[in-house]
Amino acid sequence: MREKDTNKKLTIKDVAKETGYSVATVSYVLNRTGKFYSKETEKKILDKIAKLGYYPDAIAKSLRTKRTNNIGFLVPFISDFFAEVFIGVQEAASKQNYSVSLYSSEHDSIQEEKNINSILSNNFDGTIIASAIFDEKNIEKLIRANIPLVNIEKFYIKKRIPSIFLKNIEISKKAVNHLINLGHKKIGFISEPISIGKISNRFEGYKQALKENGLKYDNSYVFISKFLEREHHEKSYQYILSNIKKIKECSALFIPSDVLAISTMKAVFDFGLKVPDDISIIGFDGLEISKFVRPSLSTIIQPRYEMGYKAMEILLKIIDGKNVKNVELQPEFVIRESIAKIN
Amino acid sequence: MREKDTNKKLTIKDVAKETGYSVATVSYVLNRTGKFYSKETEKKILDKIAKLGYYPDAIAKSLRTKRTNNIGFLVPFISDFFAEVFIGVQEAASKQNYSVSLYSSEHDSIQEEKNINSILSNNFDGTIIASAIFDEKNIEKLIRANIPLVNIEKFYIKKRIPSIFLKNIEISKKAVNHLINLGHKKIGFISEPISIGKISNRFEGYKQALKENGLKYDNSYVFISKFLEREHHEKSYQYILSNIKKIKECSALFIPSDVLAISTMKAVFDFGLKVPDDISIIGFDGLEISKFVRPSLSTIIQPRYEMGYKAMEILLKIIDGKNVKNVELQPEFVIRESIAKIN
DNA sequence: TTGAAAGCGCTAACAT
DNA sequence: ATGTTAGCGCTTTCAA
Repeated sequence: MREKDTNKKLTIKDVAKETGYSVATVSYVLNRTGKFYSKETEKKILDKIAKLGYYPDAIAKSLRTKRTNNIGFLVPFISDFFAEVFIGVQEAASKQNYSVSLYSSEHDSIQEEKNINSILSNNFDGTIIASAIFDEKNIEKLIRANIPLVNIEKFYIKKRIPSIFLKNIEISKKAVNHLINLGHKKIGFISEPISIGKISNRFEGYKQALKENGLKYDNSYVFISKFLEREHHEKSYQYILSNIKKIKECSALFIPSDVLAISTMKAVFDFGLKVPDDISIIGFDGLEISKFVRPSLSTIIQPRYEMGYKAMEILLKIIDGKNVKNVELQPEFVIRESIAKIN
Repeated sequence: MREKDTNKKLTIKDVAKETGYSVATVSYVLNRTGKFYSKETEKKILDKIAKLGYYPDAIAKSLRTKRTNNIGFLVPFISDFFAEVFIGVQEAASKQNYSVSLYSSEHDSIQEEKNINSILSNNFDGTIIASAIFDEKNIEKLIRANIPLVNIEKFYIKKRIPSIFLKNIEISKKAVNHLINLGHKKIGFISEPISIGKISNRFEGYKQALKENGLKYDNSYVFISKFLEREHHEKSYQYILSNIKKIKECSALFIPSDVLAISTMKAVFDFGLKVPDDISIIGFDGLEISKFVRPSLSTIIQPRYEMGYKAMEILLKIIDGKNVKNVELQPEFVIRESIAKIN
């Protein structure tokens, strides 16, 4: 055994030569087929592999098998939210010996296209798409390539892609109802443009709650802006401050994003209002931080880990050629310090 | 032109057949060598490729060229902090047509090993390691495989891996000096165990500041615990509360992590202390959120994006066989509402 | 139980 | 300017 031979990568051929067996046999034991070799052979080969520090070349293997055991996870940007979804994806994947590569488009269509091309070229066995803003063309590409796909919280009406949904309407209604029960009548809605992602359903829940309680929908309490688009604290803060005169007419705010809700709390406070005494606020997402701001933020907890885990499970089924159904997950409304009875 | 032929993936052979050229010529124009073909040929082939929707198989290409144009980015867990580092990495990579795959070990040594094996097997052209807690064995594996490596804020004394450093000692000293100048004498230090990552230098800066100002180092003001390990709000919060009696003897706290500092602010507040009136707090990292908690958190801003960007630049140089030096980046101390003169 | 060899899709050396 | 072909490291069929 030489100590130094570091420069050249070992191949299955080297292992064959060293053990005296053929590459075929080495391949068999490598893949633990359990067939075509004796216990003794197995041990000899495995020992040698360990001694040599050989590991198979996944690239060559993929070229041959047409499977990469790699899946892509596509997000519009990286955030605490997607981070936890990713963890769920990764753990489910890991159990079945898949790796997952994270691709973030950073809200940039060029980056997005690069990512899609990379996924395609690298023959991922499947891809999970998390509420990304897609150029429809990119989705088309993926579909045309016939690569197994799962969506998280994204709705393609025309194409049938299996999806993870949340009961957005229902839970939003519940939250707004709670506000109404506390006596609030002027309830604002603040959000990024509703065309993006799943916001439209949350908006729908908001409107339904008003309606069912006989409150009239007032457009001047709805604040929707492109400035609020990317979970960006500073921009959101500025937007809130510059619209504060209208916003402060509301006694409560339903804001379908924790990041945005936290920025709003700060802006409102800096303007001189107290939460919840002067204005109640409900967020959405259930990020860790929502519990540790002051006052702690009432919010709707999305089962982020589970969303990722389930998505991966479904994807694996599709890869195995099984039938799958959409999965609907239940979010949870938690009441904390940021809301109070109207005074 | 048939419309439906979606089921089978096209190869360079198909393009050759369709255009009447050889696979070699197609390959040449595909790789834009600029040589071995006429403008006319180029156009014909490119047009056909677009029409067919052909894209090359990166796997096959890699097997041949021994380059994947893929790099791995290894983190101990996903957080806001690493997210922004990742963005820097990705943007630098993207410019040179590299993709980056994110691997998170989630503080789990089995997951970590899986990740390393995946990186090795997939022949990444290089890997960036962000202050991960590594089983030394895993690092060894990477080094033995001779894969280009760059560290971010991690120190391997024995192995020479090019690194991105921050002036941790200096900036920590500056922050603590500021506290001392405000009249604070009992300054606490709260942190995860210092063996992890770069914390030891921050601790060093803390101690130096005390020493240089003639304050004696008091072990009972130092709170180091495994409970504070994973940027975990809830656990940190609980730890702070259960040590509050000792902690509240301090008039100021230097906490080398924003997440931990924010949890501390909340715990301290819930106990009935006011920040900064009763106790001043300085964090570390400069996360977006630090500006939007109440009171806004004084902190040390790490140039996260730049750290990632630079790391990737260095990695690219190594891949190209160039010489590289370590890069030292300058963090910034920002004073916000969470600190005040002692009263 | 083992081995020989074809072939996955591509690049690049070599021939024309 | 274009074409032929070996071979990257592996799996798997077929033969022994």
